[in-house]
Amino acid sequence: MRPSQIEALPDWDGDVAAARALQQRLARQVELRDDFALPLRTLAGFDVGFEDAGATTRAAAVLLDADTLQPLETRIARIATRMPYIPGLLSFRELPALLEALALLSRRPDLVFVDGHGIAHPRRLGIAAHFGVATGLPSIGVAKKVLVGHHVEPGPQRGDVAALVDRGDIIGTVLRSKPRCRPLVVSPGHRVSLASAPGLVLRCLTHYRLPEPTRLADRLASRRDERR
DNA sequence: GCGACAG
DNA sequence: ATCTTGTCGC
Repeated sequence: MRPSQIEALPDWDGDVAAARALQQRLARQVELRDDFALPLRTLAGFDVGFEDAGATTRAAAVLLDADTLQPLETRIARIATRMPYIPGLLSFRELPALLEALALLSRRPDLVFVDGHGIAHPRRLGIAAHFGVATGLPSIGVAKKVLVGHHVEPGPQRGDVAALVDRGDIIGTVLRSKPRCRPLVVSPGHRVSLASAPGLVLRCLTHYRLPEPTRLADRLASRRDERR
């Protein structure tokens, strides 16, 4: 188990500039070369939802068999919300709960899919990248909307892609995961390359817009009947 | 100054 | 993200 960054997640004190500066430092620790177990045995999906009008943050973690894509384990963590949503600083708000959910899993997955961006972020440290650096785990970000960057419309077929570019950098891939559906924004988080990320997401797709890890976590994180 | 802005 | 039912389309 790789060491986690001791200063990767300080307490929120309202200092936006300080948080951005920390992101720039942490971004340097992101590894964009493929460095995960092959063959992949287990995958995990993570997502966050809110209860009590936002007072409680709920994180869902789902461990899946990498071959069958069947869920092996499901966990939910709840903590008091510590920070408001601020575009670009999402990870500081949601990561605490995600780390709790990860700790509830019986084993560390070979690869993690997080709902949100990896390096497709203003300072190249979206929640999937932050999660990866904080835990040392290989990760990929799967977002439903662009945060930063531009791209042309990908083709209509499942698997069609377009590069997401920001300030001259290719920071992710816009992927049509299902015909007639808005494409997903895929970007590496940590220990995964820009070129490999789309393929890894593709192999997790069945007949839904979202890849199984994220889809299952999404469902758990936002189900009303799961609230209490 | 005017938009854009993950979840 | 969340508040919320039905409804149009494949």
